[in-house]
Amino acid sequence: MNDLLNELNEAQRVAVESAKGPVMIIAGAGSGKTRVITYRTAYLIHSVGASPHQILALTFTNRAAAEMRERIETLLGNGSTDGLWIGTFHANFARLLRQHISALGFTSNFSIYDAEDSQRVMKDIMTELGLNAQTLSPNTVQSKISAAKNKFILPAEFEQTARDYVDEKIAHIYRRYAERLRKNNALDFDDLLIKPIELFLQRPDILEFYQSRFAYLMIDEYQDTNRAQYLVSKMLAAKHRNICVVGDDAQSIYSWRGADISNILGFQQDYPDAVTVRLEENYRSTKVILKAANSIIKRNREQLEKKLFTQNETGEPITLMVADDERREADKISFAIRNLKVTKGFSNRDFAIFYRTNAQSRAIEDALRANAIPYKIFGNISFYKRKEIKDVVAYLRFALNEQDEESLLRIINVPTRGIGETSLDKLRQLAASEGVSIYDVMKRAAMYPDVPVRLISPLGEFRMLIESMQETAKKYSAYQVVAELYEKTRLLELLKQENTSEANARYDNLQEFLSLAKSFSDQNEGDDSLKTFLENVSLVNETEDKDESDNKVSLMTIHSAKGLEFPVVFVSGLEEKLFPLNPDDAKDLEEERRLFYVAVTRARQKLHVTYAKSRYRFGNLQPTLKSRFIDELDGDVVQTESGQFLRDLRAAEKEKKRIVRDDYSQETYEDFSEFSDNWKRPERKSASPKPSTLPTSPALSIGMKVQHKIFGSGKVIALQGVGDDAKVRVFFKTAGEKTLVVKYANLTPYN
DNA sequence: ATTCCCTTGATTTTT
DNA sequence: TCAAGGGAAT
Repeated sequence: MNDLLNELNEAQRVAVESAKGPVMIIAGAGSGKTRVITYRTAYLIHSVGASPHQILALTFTNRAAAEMRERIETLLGNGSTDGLWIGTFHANFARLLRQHISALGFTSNFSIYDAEDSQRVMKDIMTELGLNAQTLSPNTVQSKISAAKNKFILPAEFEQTARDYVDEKIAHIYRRYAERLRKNNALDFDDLLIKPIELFLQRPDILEFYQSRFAYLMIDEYQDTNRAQYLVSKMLAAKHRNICVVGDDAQSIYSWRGADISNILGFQQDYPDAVTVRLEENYRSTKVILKAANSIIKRNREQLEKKLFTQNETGEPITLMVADDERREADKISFAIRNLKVTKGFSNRDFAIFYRTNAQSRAIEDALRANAIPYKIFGNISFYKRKEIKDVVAYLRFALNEQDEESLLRIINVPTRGIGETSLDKLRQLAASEGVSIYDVMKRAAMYPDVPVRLISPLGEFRMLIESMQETAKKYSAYQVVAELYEKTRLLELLKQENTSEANARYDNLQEFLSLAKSFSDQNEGDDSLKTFLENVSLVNETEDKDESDNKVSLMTIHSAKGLEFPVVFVSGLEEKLFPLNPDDAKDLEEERRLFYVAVTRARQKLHVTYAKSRYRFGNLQPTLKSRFIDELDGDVVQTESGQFLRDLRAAEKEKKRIVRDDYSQETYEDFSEFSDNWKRPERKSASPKPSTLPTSPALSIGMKVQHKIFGSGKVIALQGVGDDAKVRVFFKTAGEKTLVVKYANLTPYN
């Protein structure tokens, strides 16, 4: 162990050796955070004498958990992590709930609903309540309910605090939603975090058990925890107070998902005796890249003090690339990659291209393909979100959990069995009037005279299929169950018959799922049960194997880049309203800035920042504005393609402005003026080429009363943007606040 | 009951 | 631009 400690720097060593009491490790980008966590765990086991099963390590991603487990095993030997609870909040608490959830009126075979499943339930409830999806969008409902759950606000409290019409409706939906999930014996993603809290509140004995057991608590990415996660970790740590949180407030990028940065900012208040360790030496990047990173993050107000430094070499300047449009931008990136491969000997796997929104990947993909550069996309539309896969999963879920009506409804007519909307309504009504579940009615279909005769046989077959799968699940592996399902439903044959490209893709996906089940069953001989398999499917939907062996360029959103590093990085789309996506909101802006910080600090040796002067948006080519983030970069370390430093260009621009004053006729394409000028200029620019778009929208002003086709009457509370892009925020009496695109909203002013 | 076409409407990030 | 949902046709 002493040898291990010698591999650490001073701060890292302090972090590792602070085994007892509350500890906060502020780990700057590239400062060896993972190394510290793994060494600390090894230290706990090896030197402090903790048993692995006394340690609970919570991570944000499965990837991080897997990496840590692997590295601990490397340090301490195979099998050393047996009994160690290391994984995401969701995975660990799902495991805990499987043990104890009967205390909350669920059974241990509960289903886990993803966001899509839960939105289906909400939509269904809205229909039941006669709520128009037009006035109240299911998206809003879902995000509000989820936000409430993340803050551990239960339906009762939500109802009490509901102020306006919309919130009252949502409160109503929330209550029903909770009831429905209970009836279905299902938990959604947020429940995995808040049910443990409810459990602990109701059953102090169970809390006490885990408090005693988990003598050591470690939480990674603490800046991205939400209130529920905060509460549950506080509860668990209350007894031993050996809580170690690791994070970097500068890399907090999930506030939109309920992450609460004050968790990390307030750790000292929660634990006044906490030891704080700052890891500020960066081992990843060049001095140039760190200088750029520091110049970005210093613009943010709310942050813990820290300053990254490195002993690495100075490195290449950052290259700023400007293109006419997104296709040219993608071309330039491709060209740069080809060039670097030839001149500097990089290979494909050394490159990563980041973008703010998934939609941007398209142009880049096209260009890479055209240039014969192999690539892979991370965090793509998840395999498990595909319809055919969700159908199969619904079968498996239902076989395990007959209460799961959501899944039942999904598969009842897959493949088609002639049980359509009308038949289903019949069954539903019957179930309601008899006070039993739909599946109960289906099971005893023949006994109900109201069930149409032609349904009897398909219902019987369905039932036999489910029962047979249940039998198989009891005795054999998950793979066997999936295989049986395929065989009996003839899903694959049916798709093969269709023989369209779409059907073939589905066919492949189903095959892929089968092999997944196979490899799961082969690899988990100890527990290859359907139940465990399904849990994996629900919580570990990372199909992205970061397989080092395939030598490809990586494409991903910046969010999914967190925790990774690449020798050469391209950050694309540095344009106002794209990155930062919503520059008007100060709070969002700080988070976008942190996102940019994350992007920049992924690079080891060479960074490129790119933007396009125009980009297709909403179907038409629109001029763009260079992102303010470019102006915020330290001019000493950024070069244009022609090799000029930004610092010099900015000075020249300033000088020119002083002489020419208001004459913008000589304006060059490359605009390196300071942000304040840059920001004001668009209206001048866009006013002359496209005046026609403005008159089409009625002149709106704040305070004006307007009429909307669907939402009725409302009052304008804010305006933003110009031309086709102009948006208006309106408060409607019945629908609450809405942001509408003026061009499409068709608002009629009235008095 | 299913399929296909057309309209509509919405544009972020995802454990 | 493009995806999804609704409605009409078969």
